[in-house]
Amino acid sequence: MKRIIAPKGTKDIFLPEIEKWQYIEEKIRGYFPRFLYKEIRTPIFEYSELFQRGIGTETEVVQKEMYTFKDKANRDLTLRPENTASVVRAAIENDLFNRVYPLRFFYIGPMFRYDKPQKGRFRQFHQFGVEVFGDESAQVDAEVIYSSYDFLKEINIKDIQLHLNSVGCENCRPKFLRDLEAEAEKKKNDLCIDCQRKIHTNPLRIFDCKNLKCIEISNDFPKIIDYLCEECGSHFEDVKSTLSIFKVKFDINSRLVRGLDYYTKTAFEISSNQLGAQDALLGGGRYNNLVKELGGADISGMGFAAGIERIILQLDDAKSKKGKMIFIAYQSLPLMNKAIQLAKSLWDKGYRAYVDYNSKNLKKQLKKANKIGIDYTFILGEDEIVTKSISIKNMKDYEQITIKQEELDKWLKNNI
RNA sequence: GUGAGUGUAGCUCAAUGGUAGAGUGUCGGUCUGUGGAACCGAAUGUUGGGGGUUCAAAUCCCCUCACUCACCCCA
Repeated sequence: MKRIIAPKGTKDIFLPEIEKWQYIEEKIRGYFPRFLYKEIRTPIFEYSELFQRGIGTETEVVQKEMYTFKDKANRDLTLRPENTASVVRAAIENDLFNRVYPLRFFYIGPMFRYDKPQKGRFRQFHQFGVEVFGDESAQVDAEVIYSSYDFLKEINIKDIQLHLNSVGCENCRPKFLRDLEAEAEKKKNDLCIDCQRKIHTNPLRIFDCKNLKCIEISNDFPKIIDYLCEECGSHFEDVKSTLSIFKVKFDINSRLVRGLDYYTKTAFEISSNQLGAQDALLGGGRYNNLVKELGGADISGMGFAAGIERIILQLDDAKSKKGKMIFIAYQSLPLMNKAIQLAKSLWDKGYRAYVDYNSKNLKKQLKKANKIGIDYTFILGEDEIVTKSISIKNMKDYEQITIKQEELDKWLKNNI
């Protein structure tokens, strides 16, 4: 019979790695509420139109990478490729803009993109991120950037760089785009085929190209920084100066362009040089028109999304601070029932205990306990039953003591 | 979507075109009230799948599938 395996680009997460997942999820839930973010959970699929309108029909994500399907009532649905559009939709639909203050949300969950898998890239992957609505200040941009940067340091991620840029707004970007397009058109024949195509569809993304020739040519192209209108320019200056208050180091990268269409003004990315080709740990920026675009009021947005798989690639082994484990061993089969009773009483009190029902002798059980990594083994033998006691063996240092059964609670309290 | 590399035991990997192996893990024993060692023994494979060349294919050729990395794109 043919073996069924997990679909391409998906994976099962279990033993040692799952501890890192639990660790990072705990940290996220512990960290972001500091800034008064509240968790939000949105559906894993949405109407396809949400992403088409939200992310932009010209984007690579929408054109090539979405898991789109029809349900039985012929609804056009898509597995979410990112979470910002959903959060905005949820906020509009539930009128959260008038009900929740401050308008700050964080999320954790799976996203789906039909990409070819490679290091740090999966078809089902996980992101966490934050969204702030209705705050147009440059200071909040800096705070969001700071929190993302500081969070990575909090969980001990090393060798990270913060790249910063401004992509302008509807007032200054068009002029820039026109000049850029004109300039690119002049050099058209020297650009790669992909970039030639982008000239008229999305010229900003020429800056994304990794082709050395294209990089060289586009270095002489107009830079958005030089085109920023007064408002965008001073906003950008304020972001930078506030970042210095937060003592965050950054570099200005005029080539930085976010892949989704909704970004305005501030754009940023944190990358790591310990990763492979997919080196962006997180990215985000300001999106002042998305809420309106999706049918809401004229409310601004600012946020970021981080790739959990990529962070985990860089995470040191999480030290699990779980409770200690107890193995209950019986000397001979007739005593197994006593072991079960003892185990039940431990479980009832919330301790982690294990009985092996399949071992005939004590030796086997100790061997198994050792393999599991047990901390203490309780031994029940004829002697212990007669004297109403329990022998407790410390599996780490070989020490063994015998205590009276009525002393057990006290021992547990002191040692587990 | 494009390209390159790799598929052999649960895991890590050997095997000039000539009997499919080792280490490790698993199970049992030496050892019936005491685990990390040692020694002895056992089980496990359609060599990813299909086709072809050959007296003979894990090995060469073709197709296909999967995984990995890179391009692309992005978190």
